[in-house]
Amino acid sequence: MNYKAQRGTYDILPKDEVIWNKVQKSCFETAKLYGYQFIETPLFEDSKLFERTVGESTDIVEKEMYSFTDKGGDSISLRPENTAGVCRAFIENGLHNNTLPARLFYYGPMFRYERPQSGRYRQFHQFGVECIGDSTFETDYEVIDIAWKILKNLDIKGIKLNINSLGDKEDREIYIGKLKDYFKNYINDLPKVDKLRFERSPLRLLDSKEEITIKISEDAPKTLDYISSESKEHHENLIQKLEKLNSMDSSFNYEVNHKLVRGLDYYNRTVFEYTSNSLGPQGVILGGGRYDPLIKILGGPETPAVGFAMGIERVVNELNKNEVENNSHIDAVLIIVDEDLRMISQEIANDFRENKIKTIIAPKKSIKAQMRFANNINSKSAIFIGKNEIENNKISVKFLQSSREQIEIDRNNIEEIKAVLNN
RNA sequence: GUGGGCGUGGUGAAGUGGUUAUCACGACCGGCUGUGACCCGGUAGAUCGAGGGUUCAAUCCCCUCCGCCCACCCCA
Repeated sequence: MNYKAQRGTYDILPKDEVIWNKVQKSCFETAKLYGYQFIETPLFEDSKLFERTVGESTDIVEKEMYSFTDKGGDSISLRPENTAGVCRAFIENGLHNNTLPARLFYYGPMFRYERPQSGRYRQFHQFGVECIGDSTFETDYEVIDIAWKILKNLDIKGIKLNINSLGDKEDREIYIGKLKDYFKNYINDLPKVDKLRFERSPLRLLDSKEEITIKISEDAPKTLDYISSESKEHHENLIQKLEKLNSMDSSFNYEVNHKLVRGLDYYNRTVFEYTSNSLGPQGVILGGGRYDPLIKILGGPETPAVGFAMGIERVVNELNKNEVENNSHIDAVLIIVDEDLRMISQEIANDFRENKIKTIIAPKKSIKAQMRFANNINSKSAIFIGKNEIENNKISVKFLQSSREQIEIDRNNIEEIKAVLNN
Protein backbone atom coordinates (compact mmCIF):
# COMPACT_ATOMS: atom_id res chain seq x y z
CA MET A 1 0.00 0.00 0.00
CA ASN A 2 1.88 2.98 -1.28
CA TYR A 3 -0.49 5.86 -0.92
CA LYS A 4 -2.37 6.82 2.16
CA ALA A 5 -4.72 9.63 2.98
CA GLN A 6 -2.71 12.54 4.30
CA ARG A 7 -2.38 12.94 8.03
CA GLY A 8 -5.50 14.37 9.48
CA THR A 9 -7.62 13.52 6.46
CA TYR A 10 -9.85 10.55 5.91
CA ASP A 11 -12.38 9.08 3.52
CA ILE A 12 -16.10 9.26 3.94
CA LEU A 13 -17.17 5.82 2.76
CA PRO A 14 -20.46 4.64 1.32
CA LYS A 15 -21.44 3.19 4.66
CA ASP A 16 -21.17 6.66 6.18
CA GLU A 17 -23.42 8.30 3.65
CA VAL A 18 -26.64 7.81 5.55
CA ILE A 19 -25.42 9.51 8.66
CA TRP A 20 -23.66 12.37 6.86
CA ASN A 21 -26.75 13.03 4.83
CA LYS A 22 -28.84 13.03 7.90
CA VAL A 23 -26.70 15.68 9.54
CA GLN A 24 -26.49 17.86 6.49
CA LYS A 25 -30.19 17.60 5.88
CA SER A 26 -31.00 18.60 9.42
CA CYS A 27 -28.71 21.62 9.16
CA PHE A 28 -30.04 22.79 5.83
CA GLU A 29 -33.69 22.28 6.63
CA THR A 30 -33.50 23.98 9.98
CA ALA A 31 -31.60 26.97 8.65
CA LYS A 32 -34.10 27.34 5.84
CA LEU A 33 -36.99 27.27 8.29
CA TYR A 34 -35.50 30.40 9.81
CA GLY A 35 -35.21 32.05 6.42
CA TYR A 36 -31.50 31.45 5.94
CA GLN A 37 -30.06 30.98 2.47
CA PHE A 38 -27.20 28.88 1.27
CA ILE A 39 -23.95 30.53 0.27
CA GLU A 40 -20.86 28.82 -1.00
CA THR A 41 -17.53 30.60 -1.09
CA PRO A 42 -14.17 29.41 -2.44
CA LEU A 43 -12.03 27.02 -0.48
CA PHE A 44 -9.10 29.39 -0.67
CA GLU A 45 -8.74 33.10 -0.26
CA ASP A 46 -6.10 35.79 0.00
CA SER A 47 -4.11 34.96 3.13
CA LYS A 48 -4.55 38.48 4.38
CA LEU A 49 -8.28 38.00 4.67
CA PHE A 50 -7.75 35.53 7.47
CA GLU A 51 -4.91 37.42 9.04
CA ARG A 52 -7.09 40.50 9.41
CA THR A 53 -10.20 38.74 10.63
CA VAL A 54 -9.22 35.67 12.57
CA GLY A 55 -6.38 37.61 14.14
CA GLU A 56 -2.71 37.70 13.33
CA SER A 57 -1.57 36.44 16.68
CA THR A 58 -4.06 33.63 16.97
CA ASP A 59 -2.82 30.09 16.67
CA ILE A 60 -4.98 29.54 13.64
CA VAL A 61 -3.13 32.15 11.67
CA GLU A 62 0.25 31.76 13.28
CA LYS A 63 0.72 28.07 12.80
CA GLU A 64 -2.34 26.33 11.47
CA MET A 65 -2.98 27.83 8.07
CA TYR A 66 -2.34 25.98 4.88
CA SER A 67 -0.70 28.85 3.06
CA PHE A 68 1.17 28.82 -0.20
CA THR A 69 2.34 31.15 -2.87
CA ASP A 70 0.54 30.62 -6.14
CA LYS A 71 2.11 30.92 -9.57
CA GLY A 72 1.24 34.57 -9.70
CA GLY A 73 3.22 35.18 -6.53
CA ASP A 74 0.23 35.81 -4.29
CA SER A 75 -0.10 34.36 -0.83
CA ILE A 76 -3.13 32.12 -0.72
CA SER A 77 -4.60 30.17 2.18
CA LEU A 78 -7.00 27.30 2.42
CA ARG A 79 -9.84 28.54 4.56
CA PRO A 80 -9.42 27.65 8.24
CA GLU A 81 -12.98 28.83 8.91
CA ASN A 82 -15.64 30.50 6.85
CA THR A 83 -16.90 33.60 8.60
CA ALA A 84 -14.20 35.65 6.93
CA GLY A 85 -15.08 34.27 3.51
CA VAL A 86 -18.77 34.90 3.93
CA CYS A 87 -18.14 38.46 5.06
CA ARG A 88 -15.87 39.05 2.11
CA ALA A 89 -18.56 37.74 -0.22
CA PHE A 90 -21.18 39.82 1.53
CA ILE A 91 -19.23 42.99 0.90
CA GLU A 92 -17.94 42.13 -2.54
CA ASN A 93 -21.38 41.30 -3.88
CA GLY A 94 -23.00 44.30 -2.29
CA LEU A 95 -25.39 42.27 -0.20
CA HIS A 96 -25.51 45.16 2.25
CA ASN A 97 -27.64 46.96 -0.33
CA ASN A 98 -30.37 44.42 0.16
CA THR A 99 -32.78 44.35 3.03
CA LEU A 100 -30.87 43.45 6.14
CA PRO A 101 -30.13 41.35 7.98
CA ALA A 102 -28.74 38.91 5.47
CA ARG A 103 -29.38 35.43 6.72
CA LEU A 104 -26.79 33.06 5.33
CA PHE A 105 -25.55 29.55 5.94
CA TYR A 106 -22.70 27.50 4.55
CA TYR A 107 -21.46 23.94 4.62
CA GLY A 108 -18.14 22.53 3.53
CA PRO A 109 -14.56 21.59 4.27
CA MET A 110 -12.13 23.71 6.29
CA PHE A 111 -8.41 23.23 6.68
CA ARG A 112 -6.15 23.60 9.65
CA TYR A 113 -2.63 22.30 9.98
CA GLU A 114 -2.76 20.75 13.42
CA ARG A 115 -1.85 17.50 15.08
CA PRO A 116 -4.90 15.36 14.63
CA GLN A 117 -6.61 13.72 17.56
CA SER A 118 -10.10 12.58 18.33
CA GLY A 119 -12.61 15.00 16.88
CA ARG A 120 -9.89 17.02 15.22
CA TYR A 121 -8.73 16.78 11.64
CA ARG A 122 -6.72 18.77 9.16
CA GLN A 123 -9.55 18.73 6.70
CA PHE A 124 -12.83 18.88 8.51
CA HIS A 125 -16.34 20.08 7.81
CA GLN A 126 -18.28 22.93 9.21
CA PHE A 127 -21.83 24.00 8.90
CA GLY A 128 -22.32 27.61 9.86
CA VAL A 129 -24.87 30.33 10.04
CA GLU A 130 -24.28 34.05 9.77
CA CYS A 131 -26.85 36.74 10.44
CA ILE A 132 -25.42 39.96 9.12
CA GLY A 133 -26.86 43.39 9.64
CA ASP A 134 -28.72 43.32 12.92
CA SER A 135 -27.19 44.34 16.23
CA THR A 136 -30.00 43.32 18.54
CA PHE A 137 -29.86 40.48 20.99
CA GLU A 138 -32.82 39.00 19.13
CA THR A 139 -30.50 37.76 16.41
CA ASP A 140 -28.06 36.36 18.94
CA TYR A 141 -30.97 34.41 20.24
CA GLU A 142 -32.01 33.38 16.78
CA VAL A 143 -28.72 31.72 15.88
CA ILE A 144 -28.45 30.07 19.27
CA ASP A 145 -31.95 28.77 18.78
CA ILE A 146 -31.17 27.42 15.30
CA ALA A 147 -28.19 25.57 16.67
CA TRP A 148 -30.29 24.10 19.42
CA LYS A 149 -33.00 22.97 17.04
CA ILE A 150 -30.49 21.18 14.85
CA LEU A 151 -28.93 19.33 17.75
CA LYS A 152 -32.30 18.47 19.12
CA ASN A 153 -33.54 17.34 15.77
CA LEU A 154 -30.59 15.00 15.52
CA ASP A 155 -31.44 13.72 18.95
CA ILE A 156 -28.04 14.36 20.46
CA LYS A 157 -28.13 14.00 24.21
CA GLY A 158 -26.13 15.63 26.94
CA ILE A 159 -25.77 18.98 25.25
CA LYS A 160 -25.28 22.22 27.09
CA LEU A 161 -24.98 25.80 25.98
CA ASN A 162 -22.21 27.86 27.54
CA ILE A 163 -22.54 31.56 27.11
CA ASN A 164 -20.69 34.69 28.09
CA SER A 165 -20.21 38.25 27.02
CA LEU A 166 -16.87 39.77 26.19
CA GLY A 167 -18.22 43.27 25.85
CA ASP A 168 -17.00 45.57 23.16
CA LYS A 169 -13.42 46.03 22.17
CA GLU A 170 -12.70 48.80 24.65
CA ASP A 171 -14.33 46.82 27.44
CA ARG A 172 -12.21 43.89 26.63
CA GLU A 173 -8.98 45.82 26.81
CA ILE A 174 -9.84 47.14 30.23
CA TYR A 175 -10.80 43.70 31.33
CA ILE A 176 -7.62 42.09 30.11
CA GLY A 177 -5.71 44.65 32.15
CA LYS A 178 -7.65 43.68 35.24
CA LEU A 179 -7.12 40.04 34.57
CA LYS A 180 -3.39 40.45 34.23
CA ASP A 181 -3.28 42.44 37.44
CA TYR A 182 -5.03 39.62 39.17
CA PHE A 183 -2.90 36.81 37.82
CA LYS A 184 0.30 38.73 38.37
CA ASN A 185 -0.06 37.96 42.06
CA TYR A 186 0.03 34.27 41.35
CA ILE A 187 2.49 34.27 38.52
CA ASN A 188 4.96 32.07 40.36
CA ASP A 189 2.32 29.47 41.12
CA LEU A 190 1.36 29.11 37.50
CA PRO A 191 2.59 26.10 35.54
CA LYS A 192 4.77 26.67 32.54
CA VAL A 193 1.99 26.60 29.96
CA ASP A 194 0.06 29.18 31.85
CA LYS A 195 2.98 31.51 32.31
CA LEU A 196 3.16 31.45 28.58
CA ARG A 197 -0.51 32.16 28.32
CA PHE A 198 -0.13 35.01 30.72
CA GLU A 199 2.21 36.61 28.23
CA ARG A 200 0.52 35.70 25.00
CA SER A 201 -3.19 35.45 25.60
CA PRO A 202 -4.22 36.17 29.16
CA LEU A 203 -7.87 35.43 28.43
CA ARG A 204 -6.93 31.85 27.85
CA LEU A 205 -5.84 31.50 31.44
CA LEU A 206 -9.50 31.20 32.23
CA ASP A 207 -10.01 27.96 30.39
CA SER A 208 -6.74 26.39 31.39
CA LYS A 209 -6.81 22.70 32.17
CA GLU A 210 -4.21 23.03 34.92
CA GLU A 211 -5.66 22.40 38.34
CA ILE A 212 -3.81 25.20 40.06
CA THR A 213 -4.86 27.68 37.45
CA ILE A 214 -8.45 26.55 37.61
CA LYS A 215 -8.37 27.16 41.32
CA ILE A 216 -6.83 30.58 40.94
CA SER A 217 -9.33 31.44 38.22
CA GLU A 218 -12.24 30.99 40.54
CA ASP A 219 -11.78 34.41 42.06
CA ALA A 220 -10.54 36.10 38.93
CA PRO A 221 -12.37 39.17 37.71
CA LYS A 222 -15.30 38.42 35.47
CA THR A 223 -15.92 39.96 32.11
CA LEU A 224 -19.47 40.79 33.01
CA ASP A 225 -18.28 43.15 35.73
CA TYR A 226 -16.31 45.19 33.29
CA ILE A 227 -18.41 45.51 30.20
CA SER A 228 -20.31 48.63 29.21
CA SER A 229 -23.90 49.11 30.28
CA GLU A 230 -25.03 48.62 26.68
CA SER A 231 -23.22 45.34 26.42
CA LYS A 232 -24.52 44.33 29.77
CA GLU A 233 -28.09 45.08 28.81
CA HIS A 234 -27.65 43.20 25.56
CA HIS A 235 -26.40 40.23 27.50
CA GLU A 236 -29.13 40.31 30.08
CA ASN A 237 -31.87 40.54 27.54
CA LEU A 238 -30.44 37.56 25.78
CA ILE A 239 -30.27 35.58 28.98
CA GLN A 240 -33.91 36.36 29.59
CA LYS A 241 -34.82 34.81 26.29
CA LEU A 242 -32.72 31.77 27.00
CA GLU A 243 -34.45 31.45 30.31
CA LYS A 244 -37.73 31.50 28.48
CA LEU A 245 -36.56 28.84 26.07
CA ASN A 246 -35.49 26.74 28.98
CA SER A 247 -38.90 27.05 30.60
CA MET A 248 -40.62 25.98 27.40
CA ASP A 249 -38.19 23.21 26.61
CA SER A 250 -36.61 21.62 29.62
CA SER A 251 -34.14 19.67 27.54
CA PHE A 252 -32.45 22.96 26.74
CA ASN A 253 -29.73 23.67 29.27
CA TYR A 254 -27.49 26.67 29.47
CA GLU A 255 -24.96 28.17 31.77
CA VAL A 256 -23.45 31.62 31.94
CA ASN A 257 -19.83 30.64 31.94
CA HIS A 258 -17.48 33.40 32.99
CA LYS A 259 -14.55 31.41 31.78
CA LEU A 260 -15.70 31.17 28.22
CA VAL A 261 -13.54 33.42 26.09
CA ARG A 262 -12.97 31.82 22.68
CA GLY A 263 -9.96 32.19 20.50
CA LEU A 264 -10.83 34.24 17.49
CA ASP A 265 -10.09 37.93 17.64
CA TYR A 266 -13.22 39.10 15.93
CA TYR A 267 -15.74 38.28 18.60
CA ASN A 268 -17.37 40.94 20.72
CA ARG A 269 -20.22 40.80 23.18
CA THR A 270 -21.93 37.44 22.99
CA VAL A 271 -19.82 34.31 22.73
CA PHE A 272 -21.21 30.83 23.08
CA GLU A 273 -20.49 27.15 22.69
CA TYR A 274 -22.53 24.02 22.74
CA THR A 275 -20.67 21.20 24.43
CA SER A 276 -21.34 17.52 24.70
CA ASN A 277 -20.49 15.72 27.88
CA SER A 278 -19.52 12.56 26.05
CA LEU A 279 -17.00 13.91 23.61
CA GLY A 280 -14.01 14.27 25.90
CA PRO A 281 -11.57 17.12 25.56
CA GLN A 282 -12.93 18.09 22.17
CA GLY A 283 -16.35 18.54 23.66
CA VAL A 284 -17.17 21.68 21.75
CA ILE A 285 -19.38 20.71 18.87
CA LEU A 286 -20.33 24.19 17.89
CA GLY A 287 -19.09 27.65 18.70
CA GLY A 288 -19.98 31.16 17.79
CA GLY A 289 -20.66 34.69 18.79
CA ARG A 290 -21.15 38.23 17.72
CA TYR A 291 -18.62 39.98 15.52
CA ASP A 292 -19.84 43.51 14.99
CA PRO A 293 -16.59 45.15 13.87
CA LEU A 294 -15.65 42.58 11.25
CA ILE A 295 -17.41 43.84 8.14
CA LYS A 296 -16.00 47.29 8.64
CA ILE A 297 -12.51 45.94 9.14
CA LEU A 298 -12.83 44.27 5.77
CA GLY A 299 -13.75 47.51 4.10
CA GLY A 300 -17.52 47.27 4.16
CA PRO A 301 -19.98 49.60 5.83
CA GLU A 302 -20.33 49.26 9.56
CA THR A 303 -22.51 46.18 9.83
CA PRO A 304 -23.06 44.15 12.99
CA ALA A 305 -23.31 40.39 12.73
CA VAL A 306 -23.59 37.17 14.67
CA GLY A 307 -23.13 33.52 13.80
CA PHE A 308 -21.76 30.14 14.68
CA ALA A 309 -19.87 27.23 13.19
CA MET A 310 -20.60 23.61 13.87
CA GLY A 311 -18.08 20.78 13.61
CA ILE A 312 -19.75 18.14 11.49
CA GLU A 313 -17.27 15.42 12.43
CA ARG A 314 -18.03 15.99 16.07
CA VAL A 315 -21.73 15.70 15.47
CA VAL A 316 -21.28 12.59 13.35
CA ASN A 317 -19.12 11.16 16.07
CA GLU A 318 -21.85 11.71 18.57
CA LEU A 319 -24.40 10.09 16.28
CA ASN A 320 -22.22 7.12 15.50
CA LYS A 321 -22.64 6.01 19.06
CA ASN A 322 -26.20 5.05 18.33
CA GLU A 323 -25.32 3.56 14.95
CA VAL A 324 -27.62 3.99 12.03
CA GLU A 325 -28.34 0.87 10.08
CA ASN A 326 -27.66 0.70 6.42
CA ASN A 327 -30.54 -0.63 4.42
CA SER A 328 -30.70 -1.91 0.92
CA HIS A 329 -29.38 0.44 -1.71
CA ILE A 330 -30.30 -1.66 -4.70
CA ASP A 331 -33.68 -2.87 -5.91
CA ALA A 332 -32.84 -5.43 -8.52
CA VAL A 333 -29.96 -7.55 -9.69
CA LEU A 334 -30.45 -9.03 -13.12
CA ILE A 335 -29.37 -12.65 -13.23
CA ILE A 336 -28.33 -13.62 -16.71
CA VAL A 337 -29.09 -17.28 -17.16
CA ASP A 338 -27.85 -17.58 -20.74
CA GLU A 339 -24.97 -15.49 -21.94
CA ASP A 340 -26.71 -14.73 -25.23
CA LEU A 341 -29.39 -12.90 -23.30
CA ARG A 342 -26.96 -10.27 -22.15
CA MET A 343 -28.09 -7.76 -24.76
CA ILE A 344 -31.70 -8.06 -23.85
CA SER A 345 -30.79 -7.76 -20.18
CA GLN A 346 -29.17 -4.49 -20.96
CA GLU A 347 -32.45 -3.28 -22.40
CA ILE A 348 -34.35 -4.43 -19.37
CA ALA A 349 -31.88 -2.68 -17.10
CA ASN A 350 -32.46 0.50 -19.08
CA ASP A 351 -36.21 0.21 -18.71
CA PHE A 352 -35.82 -0.37 -15.00
CA ARG A 353 -33.55 2.57 -14.44
CA GLU A 354 -35.74 4.88 -16.46
CA ASN A 355 -38.44 3.95 -14.02
CA LYS A 356 -36.26 4.63 -10.99
CA ILE A 357 -35.65 1.02 -10.17
CA LYS A 358 -32.07 0.78 -8.94
CA THR A 359 -30.58 -1.96 -11.02
CA ILE A 360 -27.28 -3.80 -11.37
CA ILE A 361 -26.55 -6.45 -13.96
CA ALA A 362 -24.85 -9.38 -12.27
CA PRO A 363 -21.24 -10.12 -13.20
CA LYS A 364 -20.48 -12.81 -15.75
CA LYS A 365 -20.38 -15.87 -13.51
CA SER A 366 -22.32 -19.00 -12.73
CA ILE A 367 -25.94 -18.63 -11.73
CA LYS A 368 -25.04 -19.52 -8.20
CA ALA A 369 -22.33 -16.91 -8.09
CA GLN A 370 -24.64 -14.32 -9.56
CA MET A 371 -27.15 -15.10 -6.84
CA ARG A 372 -24.54 -14.85 -4.16
CA PHE A 373 -23.54 -11.55 -5.59
CA ALA A 374 -27.11 -10.30 -5.41
CA ASN A 375 -27.37 -11.46 -1.86
CA ASN A 376 -24.05 -10.00 -0.78
CA ILE A 377 -24.82 -6.54 -2.00
CA ASN A 378 -28.12 -6.65 -0.21
CA SER A 379 -30.36 -6.39 -3.23
CA LYS A 380 -34.07 -6.47 -2.65
CA SER A 381 -34.56 -8.89 -5.50
CA ALA A 382 -32.95 -11.09 -8.11
CA ILE A 383 -34.50 -10.91 -11.56
CA PHE A 384 -34.03 -14.02 -13.69
CA ILE A 385 -33.57 -13.52 -17.36
CA GLY A 386 -33.47 -16.87 -19.10
CA LYS A 387 -34.79 -18.52 -22.20
CA ASN A 388 -37.99 -19.62 -20.50
CA GLU A 389 -38.78 -16.07 -19.50
CA ILE A 390 -37.83 -14.32 -22.70
CA GLU A 391 -39.78 -16.71 -24.86
CA ASN A 392 -42.92 -15.62 -23.04
CA ASN A 393 -41.79 -12.04 -22.73
CA LYS A 394 -41.57 -12.38 -18.97
CA ILE A 395 -39.10 -12.05 -16.17
CA SER A 396 -38.92 -13.97 -12.90
CA VAL A 397 -38.68 -11.98 -9.73
CA LYS A 398 -37.18 -13.59 -6.66
CA PHE A 399 -37.38 -11.71 -3.39
CA LEU A 400 -34.18 -11.83 -1.45
CA GLN A 401 -35.29 -10.19 1.71
CA SER A 402 -38.55 -11.91 2.40
CA SER A 403 -39.96 -15.37 2.12
CA ARG A 404 -42.33 -14.26 -0.57
CA GLU A 405 -42.56 -16.68 -3.44
CA GLN A 406 -40.89 -16.12 -6.76
CA ILE A 407 -43.21 -14.72 -9.41
CA GLU A 408 -43.29 -14.15 -13.13
CA ILE A 409 -44.24 -10.77 -14.47
CA ASP A 410 -44.73 -9.46 -17.97
CA ARG A 411 -41.46 -7.92 -18.98
CA ASN A 412 -43.03 -4.68 -20.15
CA ASN A 413 -45.26 -4.24 -17.16
CA ILE A 414 -42.83 -1.98 -15.36
CA GLU A 415 -45.52 -0.56 -13.14
CA GLU A 416 -46.25 -3.91 -11.65
CA ILE A 417 -42.60 -4.77 -11.27
CA LYS A 418 -42.07 -1.53 -9.51
CA ALA A 419 -45.04 -2.04 -7.24
CA VAL A 420 -43.93 -5.52 -6.36
CA LEU A 421 -40.43 -4.33 -5.47
CA ASN A 422 -41.69 -1.54 -3.31
CA ASN A 423 -43.47 -3.54 -0.72
C1' G B 1 6.36 21.45 18.55
C1' U B 2 6.08 18.16 23.34
C1' G B 3 4.49 13.54 26.01
C1' G B 4 2.17 8.48 26.09
C1' G B 5 0.22 3.95 23.55
C1' C B 6 0.37 0.97 19.23
C1' G B 7 1.92 -1.18 14.12
C1' U B 8 0.87 -9.50 12.35
C1' G B 9 -3.58 -11.66 5.54
C1' G B 10 -9.09 -7.06 3.33
C1' U B 11 -11.06 -6.51 8.70
C1' G B 12 -10.60 -7.95 13.92
C1' A B 13 -7.51 -10.63 16.90
C1' A B 14 -3.77 -14.56 18.91
C1' G B 15 1.44 -16.02 19.14
C1' U B 16 6.73 -17.85 19.89
C1' G B 17 14.56 -16.76 19.88
C1' G B 18 14.14 -22.14 15.51
C1' U B 19 6.39 -23.30 13.59
C1' U B 20 4.30 -24.91 6.69
C1' A B 21 3.11 -17.87 11.54
C1' U B 22 -2.58 -19.44 14.32
C1' C B 23 -7.93 -18.20 14.60
C1' A B 24 -12.51 -15.74 13.37
C1' C B 25 -15.09 -12.77 9.91
C1' G B 26 -14.89 -11.36 4.86
C1' A B 27 -13.70 -12.68 -0.44
C1' C B 28 -13.65 -16.52 -4.21
C1' C B 29 -14.90 -21.65 -6.05
C1' G B 30 -17.59 -26.16 -5.38
C1' G B 31 -21.42 -29.37 -2.89
C1' C B 32 -27.90 -29.71 -8.35
C1' U B 33 -24.17 -27.03 -14.62
C1' G B 34 -31.78 -22.10 -14.02
C1' U B 35 -31.71 -19.99 -8.05
C1' G B 36 -28.81 -16.51 -2.73
C1' A B 37 -28.94 -16.73 2.67
C1' C B 38 -28.00 -21.60 6.64
C1' C B 39 -24.79 -25.91 6.41
C1' C B 40 -20.47 -28.69 4.46
C1' G B 41 -15.81 -28.87 1.65
C1' G B 42 -11.95 -26.30 -0.65
C1' U B 43 -8.85 -21.97 -2.69
C1' A B 44 -6.49 -17.39 -2.53
C1' G B 45 -4.49 -13.70 0.55
C1' A B 46 0.95 -11.51 5.40
C1' U B 47 8.17 -9.93 2.45
C1' C B 48 4.73 -10.19 10.81
C1' G B 49 5.31 -1.06 9.32
C1' A B 50 10.62 0.20 7.07
C1' G B 51 15.96 0.07 7.65
C1' G B 52 19.99 -1.44 10.53
C1' G B 53 22.16 -4.29 14.72
C1' U B 54 22.74 -8.65 18.33
C1' U B 55 22.52 -14.03 17.35
C1' C B 56 24.07 -20.18 14.32
C1' A B 57 18.84 -18.31 13.94
C1' A B 58 14.65 -13.15 14.58
C1' U B 59 7.83 -11.52 13.74
C1' C B 60 9.67 -11.85 18.92
C1' C B 61 15.67 -8.68 21.88
C1' C B 62 18.27 -3.51 20.82
C1' C B 63 18.66 1.21 17.90
C1' U B 64 16.83 4.57 14.13
C1' C B 65 13.05 6.11 11.05
C1' C B 66 8.04 6.19 9.30
C1' G B 67 2.89 5.73 10.19
C1' C B 68 -1.60 5.46 13.17
C1' C B 69 -4.12 6.57 17.81
C1' C B 70 -4.48 9.46 22.34
C1' A B 71 -3.20 13.78 25.24
C1' C B 72 -0.96 18.85 25.73
C1' C B 73 -1.04 23.54 22.87
C1' C B 74 -5.29 25.42 20.27
C1' C B 75 -9.86 24.85 18.29
C1' A B 76 -15.23 23.02 15.40
